[in-house]
Amino acid sequence: MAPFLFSIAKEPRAVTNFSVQPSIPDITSHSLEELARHLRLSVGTVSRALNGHPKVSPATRERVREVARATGYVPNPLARGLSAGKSGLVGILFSHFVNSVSGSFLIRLVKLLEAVELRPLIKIGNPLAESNSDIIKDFAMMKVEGVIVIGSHLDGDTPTMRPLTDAGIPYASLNLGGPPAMAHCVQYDRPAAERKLVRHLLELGHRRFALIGFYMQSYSFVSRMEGFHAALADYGVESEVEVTPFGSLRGDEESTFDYGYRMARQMVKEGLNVTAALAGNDEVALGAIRYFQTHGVPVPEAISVAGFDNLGFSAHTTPSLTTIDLEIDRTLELVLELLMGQIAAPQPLPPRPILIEPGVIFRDSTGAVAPPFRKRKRR
Amino acid sequence: MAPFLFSIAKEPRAVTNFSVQPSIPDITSHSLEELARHLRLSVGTVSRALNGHPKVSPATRERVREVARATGYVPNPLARGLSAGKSGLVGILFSHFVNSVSGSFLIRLVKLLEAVELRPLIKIGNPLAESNSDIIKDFAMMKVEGVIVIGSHLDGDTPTMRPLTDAGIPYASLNLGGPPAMAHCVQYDRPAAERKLVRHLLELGHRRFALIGFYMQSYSFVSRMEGFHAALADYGVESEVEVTPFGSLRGDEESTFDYGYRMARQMVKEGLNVTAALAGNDEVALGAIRYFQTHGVPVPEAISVAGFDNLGFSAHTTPSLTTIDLEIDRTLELVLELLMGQIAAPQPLPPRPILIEPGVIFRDSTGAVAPPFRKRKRR
DNA sequence: GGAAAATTCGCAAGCGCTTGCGAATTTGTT
DNA sequence: AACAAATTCGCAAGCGCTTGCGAATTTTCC
Repeated sequence: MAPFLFSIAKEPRAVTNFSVQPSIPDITSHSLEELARHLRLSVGTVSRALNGHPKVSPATRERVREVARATGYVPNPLARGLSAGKSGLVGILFSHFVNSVSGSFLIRLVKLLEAVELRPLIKIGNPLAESNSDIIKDFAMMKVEGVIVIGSHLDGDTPTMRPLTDAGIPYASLNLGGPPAMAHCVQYDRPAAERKLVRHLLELGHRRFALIGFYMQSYSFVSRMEGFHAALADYGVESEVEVTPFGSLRGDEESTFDYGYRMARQMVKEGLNVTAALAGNDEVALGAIRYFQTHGVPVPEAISVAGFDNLGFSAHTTPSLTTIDLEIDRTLELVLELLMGQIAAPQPLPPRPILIEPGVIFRDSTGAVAPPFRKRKRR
Repeated sequence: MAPFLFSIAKEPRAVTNFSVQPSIPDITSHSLEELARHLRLSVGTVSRALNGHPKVSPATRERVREVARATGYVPNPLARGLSAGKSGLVGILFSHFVNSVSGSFLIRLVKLLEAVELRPLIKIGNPLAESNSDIIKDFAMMKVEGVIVIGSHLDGDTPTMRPLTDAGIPYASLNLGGPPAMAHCVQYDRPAAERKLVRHLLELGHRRFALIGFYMQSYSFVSRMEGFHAALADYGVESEVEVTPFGSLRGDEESTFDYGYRMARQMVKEGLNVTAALAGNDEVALGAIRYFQTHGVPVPEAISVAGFDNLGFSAHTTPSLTTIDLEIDRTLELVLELLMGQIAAPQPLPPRPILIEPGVIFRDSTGAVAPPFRKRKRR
């Protein structure tokens, strides 16, 4: 892999035409009837064997499955769905703000589903909508075997999930934005995460905080404040600490890079005297850092900044970002597990919310308060 | 939205239980038969009206559709699929390396499909695999109405698409990594893009280039070299220019941030004397920039760096990244258009590849070569 | 060998929709 | 009013699979 001098390619760009392929995979699969004839069994028995009915002996069940596998038989999902109300499909209602993480959510989820031989039927919902009942309805019609909701509904996923329970459709949700719900969901213990983060900052000597990029009515804000408060109590420093929120009172502001940038500008303009800024997510944090850096407020020397999300990117920024890690992979696995449990269960399970305590990743965007304590900001 | 002093929330974290919902959306939709009864028409006629058969008068066709819309009738996709071999599904074979962009590809595509009332059936393929015939087979079994391939197969998407044409399944592909193919696909004119970029750098005075993070056998490398060469010819500077590739001879190295970082380190270690580095993609470029910045090689003062992709992020890094914009949205629309055209066509259309010439976005990571021409790098 | 238990068979109905056909009905034309 | 053309109707078959039932067959056990 040593570098080598390169002679510039001169050949004209080739247009590859279809080459003749030796083996064309046969795309049409045979039917149950054929399989049965081949096995010298009746269609009914074969069907029952495939579906693991108790009335068929273990011996033939295995034999049937064996041959099915060997001949590459796969039941027609549509027919199966029509007839038995099973489709091998699981609906994924993705109702989260689109950012750099959200896409990988989907990809990972699709991969996980592949492993359990389920097909994803993806719909993009609206996080701001009351409920996404149209989508749920479509799922029901497609006879999905379950539904996964990746949701950041401000009021929780309850309205979305209610129709699911009513229809007896197994579901599991990843509650990304709303308050904890008594549902089959996985959610983050935001207060706990915040508490860890703030304890760290307190130890570094910070006493004056800004909160940026929050929708103030949202659970995500309230919950993090709760954690904040807990940390202050841990150290008994409530009276020394000042906290100023630079947030929004409207729910429709996206938590973007630009938003963080603007909030930081506002902070600087107002000459806000803080040593640490806690952002609603990584994008906001990075936007703020960008503004600070380009306007004479070095991070973390003059101000420490922390995010929330741990985007793939945040480890590689300058400075790298202290943030809270959502551990997407593990979380999604839990969600799927929750769903599979319900699908397998003979009767509806009682809701069992799972709380995940996210870890805090300390990186370079947070540091100790400098000895002269408050470095005067230029401008 | 002015900041305000905040009193820390003390209420305990509330667990919202399912509140009683006033309106439970009815999930079970009525059948064709009901619709027919309601319309005082026969099932056959209604079905034909809905599907736009010629034998039904325009008047009743409209009436039927009107009532169907009003009552919220949606035909059962499974039954329809079983009976007519149509499922309203389109298979999406996503066979691209996963990075920060790839996810948004999916989300955008799903949204586009929603607009034309098609459901996506997503499968993640392997860009390194010969063909993804298993997946294609599954698509065929699900009676998809078409397939969209988002592919970065090094050898083009041909092997994947061949079975599709054989099976008469409409498809359209976004060829992200392979050589141009005579297929229904959209692809980028990489040489043209590279040419624009390099012309720009030549004008800025650059004469010594490094290429980082390429798989040297790949079309993406070869094609970009072609554009490189064209730019040199444009200015007649072939003889003055030196170009050193820092790439890989293995196809399985991912084009990641870390990879760019390592390549940059290698460049510096070897004391490579260049003023501009062209990266295989944005992540690699940003990784390289990070290394340079943290090791005494200011960007763009000592070295200009350009990417390829235009991640959402690249506008917001420090420095912001000069890169080539893939215009995902427009491109995906074209792909879908291509597919819809085929679905609508009574008989197979001849392949019509569409070439997109991506634009170059000049930002802060590239600049003029400094007057002392070569700034001595530390270390 | 014979009765009970366990399997398997055949058959039929059904999932909700499409499609083709001849017959019945409506509409338009002269 | 008579006839042709255009619609619509009813009916039936079928898409590939599931499911329930009584009957036929095989296995198991004493």
